[in-house]
Amino acid sequence: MPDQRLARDFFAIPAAELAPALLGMRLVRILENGTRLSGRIVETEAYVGVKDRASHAFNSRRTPRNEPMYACPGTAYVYFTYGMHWCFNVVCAAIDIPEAVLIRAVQPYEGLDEMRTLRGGVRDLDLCRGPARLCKALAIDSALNSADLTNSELLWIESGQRPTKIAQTPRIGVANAGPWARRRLRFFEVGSPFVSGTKGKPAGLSRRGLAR
DNA sequence: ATTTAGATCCTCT
DNA sequence: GAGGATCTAAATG
Repeated sequence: MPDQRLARDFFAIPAAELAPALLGMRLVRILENGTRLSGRIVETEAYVGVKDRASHAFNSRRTPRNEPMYACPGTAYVYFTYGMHWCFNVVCAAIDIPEAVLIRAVQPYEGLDEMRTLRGGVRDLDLCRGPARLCKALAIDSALNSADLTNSELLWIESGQRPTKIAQTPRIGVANAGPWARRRLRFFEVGSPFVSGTKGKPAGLSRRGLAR
């Protein structure tokens, strides 16, 4: 059954399993004016709970910001960083188990014109190539934090065609996470030019998993 | 081609 | 008061 919204049980698994499982799925966003935007997920990262030093929920730090991570699987966790960027996560595992998958890149599929407007004239390959870029291209911000992806009218995920090949590397931007910095919890579709760090060339298996 | 700096502000200590 | 799950433009080799 193609193009069907993913239900709660799809998300009720550990982040390390959901992250690769989300590759190929379609992220759908309906704007206030009714415009439908979507893209195929090509890059994800798993944040695997209270033991994960790179996670906002490390050491059971429960704060107003990361509260959505403790909500039920299928909840959106949208956070603000670096003074100007939003990033979008899919909460998973179970209620009160703070695991989540960061969506790092999608391949634009529907609503390209609107995305170009939202992103201000970058080349199409760069529209959604990176966690903050895709949030800007899909108009995802704090208004969608805590949204329930299983019944929201504005944001959800549909089934899609799975990648033929998936690669794993350490996560990006978490160098200070000690041993957790080295865990291979980043997943992407091999060969996709829409993966971050590729400069728009096909993502491969060379060192660090980035195309040279 | 690679490196650096600046933007810019919310969150937690 | 410090630093951040980033991105971009500008400077440098």
